Formats: sequence, structure tokens, C-alpha cells
Amino acid sequence: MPELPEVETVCRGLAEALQGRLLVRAATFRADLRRPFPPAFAERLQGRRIETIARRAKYMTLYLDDGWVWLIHLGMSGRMLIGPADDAPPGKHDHVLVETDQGRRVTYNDARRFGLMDLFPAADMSNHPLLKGLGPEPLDDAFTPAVLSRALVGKSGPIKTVLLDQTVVAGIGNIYASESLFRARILPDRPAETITGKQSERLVKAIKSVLTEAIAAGGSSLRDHRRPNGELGYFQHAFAVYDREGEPCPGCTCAEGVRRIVQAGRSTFFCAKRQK
DNA sequence: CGGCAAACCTGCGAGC
DNA sequence: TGCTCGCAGGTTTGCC
Repeated sequence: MPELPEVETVCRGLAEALQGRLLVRAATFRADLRRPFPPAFAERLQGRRIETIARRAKYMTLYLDDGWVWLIHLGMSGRMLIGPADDAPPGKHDHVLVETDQGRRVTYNDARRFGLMDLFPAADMSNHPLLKGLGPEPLDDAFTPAVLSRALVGKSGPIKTVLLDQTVVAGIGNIYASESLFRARILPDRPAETITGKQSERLVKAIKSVLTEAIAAGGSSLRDHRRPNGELGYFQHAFAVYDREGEPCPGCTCAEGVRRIVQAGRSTFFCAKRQK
């Protein structure tokens, strides 16, 4: 499901229900997601207080009062849903739940089970195998045109595919890669190493503005994304090209409209006239 | 090392 | 109605 804006939205929703709260109950309903839960996972969550909640790339990091971190990745279809801690049985694809000292329940539901969870000491964060290779946060001031240009040197693959590489910049997925390139007027199949300094500047600006606007809209709700309170995001209404094959592209008079191609097995949407 | 297809898993909509 | 096919917001693995 979720790219950076959706994960950020989920984080903010979770903070409301979980930050500062004691977990009076924790349970799992199967042994694994994309990979097995760490040993004694639920037992180690139960009785802990959640101090703060943060995001790194598409990962959520929940800091516990014993110095450990609960790491969550939503995969393609993961959702976190907040409800009352009643006696309702777990629904289909509900895999994890926690209940707080305020009588609220947070349920992790994930039909495709591409998500994952882990538990590790906060001190080990910078060495965590899933986190240590990640590139810069796109919304950080440290993500600059110079940093992007440097990362593209020697990369002959298409710029769209390179934007999905989490070691280049962390958090962009299939939707926002197409949207950012449209906004920066760069063709998705341009070899990354041919992107000029000027284009790199436009691209960084486009990435930051698209992600910022998407966060403000609560992310994009296509199939699976829900905010933890059940509300939908609405940035999907603002897509210029994503999933709009054949439709006229905004601010453009080309006859063809939005085109779709497949790159590295994933759909890319763009305008052949506006993007160069 | 780079690049790409396949794999992981389920659901849904389109087309017949 | 019901079946099959293709596609889905991510990441890892294995093969050239």
C-alpha cells in the first residue's frame, strides 16, 4: 500500500492512540508476516509503555520504555486500525493487536502479508539490517539537488526505477515516482546519469512538494490505505498522471493524453509531450 | 556490481 | 452467476 505520505499519516494516527500509553495486552494470531515475528514478540510488548512514535522511510518506529524499538512496515496492504478494546473476535487478516490502558485497541490487518514487524534495542537502530542502507529522507533539508545528482552518477538505469531504490532516496514508491517526474517534466525512461543539474533541482523540488501535499491530504486511498481512525486520504484526487492512462494530462494539450509503460515490472504514467 | 524477472500472498475488477 | 486473467501502494532473492 503505502508510500511515505501514507506511512506518515498512519504514524500520526497511531501517536494519538498509543503515545504515552501502557500496553495492557498484546497478541499475534499467526507466526509470521513476510517473515517470522521475533521471539516472544507479544510477551515483550505487553506491559510496556510507548514513549514516542517516529517514521524512517516507509518504516514506523515505536520507542518503548525499556529502550527497545517496535519496528513496523506495512508492505502493500497493511493497515493499523483503532477501535475499542471490546470482545470482538479478530477479523479476517487481523494478525496483531495491542490494547491500551485507556481501553483502546490497535489492530494490524494485512491481507497480503508483505508487511513485517521487529523488536530490537534502540541503540542498535543504526546497524539494523533493514534501516542501515536507507538513503536520505526526501523531506529533510539534507536532501538537496547536489545530493541527488551525486547519487545518480554512474547509474544507467531509468530515473523512475532509480527513484524507487530506497538507498538513493528513502520513502518514494510507485505513485509518487510518476507524480514527481511529471511535476519535474522529466521522462521516466531517461537514464539516471543523464539528468542535468537543473533537472535535478526541479526533481528535488517536485519530490518535496508532492510528498508534502500528499501528507497534508492524509495520503492516497486507492484500495487499502485507511488512516487509523478509518478516514480515507484524498490525495488520489490530485494525481496528475498516476492510474490516468488515456486521460488528458493537466495543463497540456497533447492528443495522446497520459501514457502507461512498464518499467522493472511496475506501471509508470507520464506525458510524452510535457516530459523530456 | 547492475539489471531484471520472479517470488512472496490475497483480493478485486474486467472480460468472457 | 461464475470462471480466468491481470493487476495492485513493496521488498528480497536469484539468475544472467
